[in-house]
Amino acid sequence: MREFKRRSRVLLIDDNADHLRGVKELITLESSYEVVGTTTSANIGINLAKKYRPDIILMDINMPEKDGLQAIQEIEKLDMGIRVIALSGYDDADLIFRAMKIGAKGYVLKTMASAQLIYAMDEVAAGKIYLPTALTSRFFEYFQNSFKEEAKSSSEENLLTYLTAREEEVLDLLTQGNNYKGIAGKLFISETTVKTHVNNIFQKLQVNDRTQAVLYALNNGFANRRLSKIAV
Amino acid sequence: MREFKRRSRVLLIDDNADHLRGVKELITLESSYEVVGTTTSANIGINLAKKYRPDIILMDINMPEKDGLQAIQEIEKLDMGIRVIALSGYDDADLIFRAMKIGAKGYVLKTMASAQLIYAMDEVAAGKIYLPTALTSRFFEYFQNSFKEEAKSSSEENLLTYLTAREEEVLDLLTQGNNYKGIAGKLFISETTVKTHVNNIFQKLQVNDRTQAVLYALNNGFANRRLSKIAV
DNA sequence: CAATATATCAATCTAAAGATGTAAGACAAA
DNA sequence: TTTGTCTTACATCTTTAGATTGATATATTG
Repeated sequence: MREFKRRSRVLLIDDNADHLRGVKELITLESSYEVVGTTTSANIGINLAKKYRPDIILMDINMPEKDGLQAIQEIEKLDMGIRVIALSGYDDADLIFRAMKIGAKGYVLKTMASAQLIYAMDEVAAGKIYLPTALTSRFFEYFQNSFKEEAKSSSEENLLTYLTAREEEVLDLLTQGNNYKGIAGKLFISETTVKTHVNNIFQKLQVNDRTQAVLYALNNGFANRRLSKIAV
Repeated sequence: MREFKRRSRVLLIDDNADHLRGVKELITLESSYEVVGTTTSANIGINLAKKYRPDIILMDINMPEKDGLQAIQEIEKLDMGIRVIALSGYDDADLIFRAMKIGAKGYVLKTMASAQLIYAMDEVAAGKIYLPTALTSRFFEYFQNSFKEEAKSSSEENLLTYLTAREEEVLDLLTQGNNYKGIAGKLFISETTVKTHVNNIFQKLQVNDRTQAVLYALNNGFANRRLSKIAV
């Protein structure tokens, strides 16, 4: 398979010159990859990416000077279809999560066997997203944890359930920034009726004003635009 | 390894009786697992889970009557440490995402080889979270997509950047549901000063009232409580 | 049928929010 | 030094929001 395809062009970014050399030699041995550039600086790497338009970038994300994650983000913003694989010394769940969140197509530990890196590159070159099994497990633990709080707060007595259908409509319009007049116009009812509904909503949600009502709605899984708490 | 451990107790929930039988036979052949119950009903399954406290539940999530995802959620809420593996006929990214989000420890396609299911059970029984590689790739595509919009909207001109430090403080307190008096008290400044800040914030964010300001802040990555757009 | 919940509307009043203009002191940059 | 920005503050005025009470019509349900 791989033999028939054009060789994938690879750019290496790693502040550790020794490791950089090692990876370069490793990849050069592979017939399906071609190293088009190497650099120990994230900033230079971004410029090389613009210049050479590689298919894949192997990016060390544990660089003391510039943050590798930030570099990935900048490369993703270029929107040039460059696929970045994060290289890291740590199997830290938070790091893995953040790397995948900003668009890394893979995450490989430096301590992993070189065959693992080549496999990841093969998968990513084929358009897939690849994470080693062990890291996937880590990722999901972190991922599920970030939803646990939310699950709890939504399993607590959710005051939103006490709202009538009409009140939900009104609240929905409130969460879009409408005032009384706007809501009345959209629901084809009088402004005073809207006031009645809004006051009933305040009572049921135990809040004092519309801002608090909107915040309650958004933080407790109100249907329209459900937002999940995932810190960056 | 596995031989020395106590057999893991498994509960099977699948509305398809034939498939249920097949999986049961398959698992019964494995020395490390013991089927403690089977049912074609999600509701009965939840009750069996409470009663028998299995280590693992294999849950079909493509049931017409009751939603398997909802059943998983209810089991997770029990917080009994029961590990649920989702069984599905579809490798739909949204389904996979939702299953993992609500706490499934694995997701296996019914069309996959039985060895794959056993492997998933081994991993999950060992405390890990397991997704077949192909499904992991699917999951991440969906996952990264859900953050793309956010990345764009935050790379677009973000009006929040025009706020001064003090204005950010005021906006922060606004996003917590404070009124003028509350903000003035917390910042040790007069209420009229708060009004000035708030009015300036409105001008800069191009909104008409505090609710719209709060919504703008929350939807554009305001630091305090960053919310990400991931629909359930 | 009677009781209850919901949706509609109005009047009235107070409090809060918002718009606008002005201005003084602090501080940093040109 | 001057210029500009930021923070503070006040006065004034208009509008909106919110609380309260009461009333009617319509389903729904026991």
